[in-house]
Amino acid sequence: MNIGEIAKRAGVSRSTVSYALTGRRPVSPETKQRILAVIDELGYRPNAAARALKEGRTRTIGLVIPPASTRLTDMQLGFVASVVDAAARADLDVLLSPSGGEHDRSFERVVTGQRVDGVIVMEIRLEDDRVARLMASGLPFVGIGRTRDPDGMSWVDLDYETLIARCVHHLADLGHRDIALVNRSAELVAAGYGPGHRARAGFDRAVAERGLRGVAVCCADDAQAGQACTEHLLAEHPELTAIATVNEAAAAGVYHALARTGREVPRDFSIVGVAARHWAENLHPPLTAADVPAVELGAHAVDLLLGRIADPAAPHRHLLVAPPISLRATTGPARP
Amino acid sequence: MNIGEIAKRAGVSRSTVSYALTGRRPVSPETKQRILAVIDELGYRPNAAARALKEGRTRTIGLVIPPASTRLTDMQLGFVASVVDAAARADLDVLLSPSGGEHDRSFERVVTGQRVDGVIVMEIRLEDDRVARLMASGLPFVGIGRTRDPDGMSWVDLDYETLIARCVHHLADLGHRDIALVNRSAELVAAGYGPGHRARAGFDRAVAERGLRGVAVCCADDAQAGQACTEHLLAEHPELTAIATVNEAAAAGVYHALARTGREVPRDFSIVGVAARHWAENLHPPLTAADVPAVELGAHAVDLLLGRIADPAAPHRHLLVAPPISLRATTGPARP
DNA sequence: TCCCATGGTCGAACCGATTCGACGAATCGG
DNA sequence: CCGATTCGTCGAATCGGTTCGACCATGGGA
Repeated sequence: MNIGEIAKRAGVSRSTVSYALTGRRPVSPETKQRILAVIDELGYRPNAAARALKEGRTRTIGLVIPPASTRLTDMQLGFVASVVDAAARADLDVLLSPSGGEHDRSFERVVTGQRVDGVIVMEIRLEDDRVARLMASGLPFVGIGRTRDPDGMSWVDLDYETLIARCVHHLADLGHRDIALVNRSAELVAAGYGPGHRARAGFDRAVAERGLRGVAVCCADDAQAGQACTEHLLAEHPELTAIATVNEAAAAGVYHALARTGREVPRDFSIVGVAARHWAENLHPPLTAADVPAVELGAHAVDLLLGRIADPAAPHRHLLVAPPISLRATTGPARP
Repeated sequence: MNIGEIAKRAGVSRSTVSYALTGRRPVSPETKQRILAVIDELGYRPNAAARALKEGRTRTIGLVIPPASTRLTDMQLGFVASVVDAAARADLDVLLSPSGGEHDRSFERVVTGQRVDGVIVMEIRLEDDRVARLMASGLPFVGIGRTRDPDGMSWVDLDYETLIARCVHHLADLGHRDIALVNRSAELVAAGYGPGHRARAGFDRAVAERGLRGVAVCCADDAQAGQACTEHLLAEHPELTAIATVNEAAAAGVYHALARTGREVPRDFSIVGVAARHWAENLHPPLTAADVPAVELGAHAVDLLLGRIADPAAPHRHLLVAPPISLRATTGPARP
């Protein structure tokens, strides 16, 4: 079931079959009709490898995700889903590549084996050697997230610094004076994970601007850690009346810690964060949070990538978004 | 940077370079040394498309997932992660293909374009036309889940019928006489989603065996629906003292409904389910549940697929697992 | 009426790897 | 010391597409 077989049965040459399919040269209606009939009958599909070999492009993009062993957050899952969706709309396939740790072979295969036309990289660090590898290789790529100095690359990102500052201002406007930041895990921050650092910077800046007292802690990405971390935090700093967080996975634990220490939300204590909308709405009570527009970001990343594939010499572009805070049920005025 | 360039610089023929890399014919140590040095210097990697074309295999497997728009459950995410992980260990890449709805082009490309050596299909229905397509195409595939009559295919699956029956027996042993099943969404069940039907069958059977009074309801896959559904259920059937569930995404909502109606878990009410361990442990209190061994199932699915790729004529194999219930904090004796 | 552009088709080259057959040189057994 | 292996290497064919140049009819414009 290759193009030669089709050509033989339709009584034409292989090139004519190719032209009938791609339309790159005129083919008479009768001939085309006959060819299509044969193709339909035999269920023929052009061999992807042969086409990729000749055309020099694979119609496939790579998606570099954190190692599969580390559980994806709801937000990350949203990115994956939206990238896959956007790629499917552009008739592109998506090749998944876990990176980091033991999976570097997979990353290398994707980058250097000409398996993909371009790559989208998730979870970028301030200093990221995958980005360095990609820049050196010349393969078009787009980051979801950005390095410390991202001028030489195309990227989309959440503006965590602005978002967390906005959260702090929101709390300050409500009269809170003693607030905490529950950040991502200490390991991530130590490894130079951008959102962790930028959230911290935004927090420090806004706290200083408003003359508040702020305390920042790191917390692993699960509910149990969130609970332990918050209980510890409240014991050390009983004066706290509000928490801002970028750690959606820990949020449920924060709730439990507040409940266990007799604080009612939002009457006695306020929480505001950055999270996937779906996640924020499923908490109880629903979390007041800046909703991560994962669909928009993922689709935009695919757009940028298509642009770079079409013209690798074009100037780099980027998208930095700071979605507004959706008021739900977890922030209220500070009690006197 | 192709094999000809390497050959030229190393002063040998292209075939010798190939033999040096694949080891399929002897090459003298000096020659090999020289070739590897050139390859290292130029950072050469064989072109994946050319190799796939000649060898007739792509070293890539397809993973057919539910359409990206429908949010993946924690359990499904676990399957994806473990398949990607197991594939990476076997030096295979994973091509993601959303199926269903508007994404059928993607599925067709993967199945008929010789883009992959085999396919793993998730979320199989009792009658599933994707399975029918795959069987007709002759492409090796393995299901995570199974059709009504799965004899002609290889698959791995959770034994929902046994699991839910076991949950019911567990509750009956604790003295509960009036129990409910919170199933997956009505749409899924109506569409012939296997786990929904099998959970229902196991529930009905066990309820009959133990002479209990059972009521089964469907519930959409999120916390809000879980809460609404449970509140409705408790209003209609105030005599209930326990719930068994296969709907992990709704579990948090079930908790809230119980709390809002003044029932304390596990003192007044018991819950037992089937869920990802991570999910069960992150609920508050931790859910007593059969822990889905997603890693084992995903890895086994990859193993089965590799077997089918190696020998498509071999008899079909399958794996049906019923993990034990992990006692956590949500079941207790029925109050008199 | 002649020329040239166009439509429609074919044959052959090409993409970058693998692999088969062949061949000279070295090695081994008898 | 000679024939048969084995080693090491090369050239050419091949996988299944796309694409370029060439060719023969037509048909329209000058």
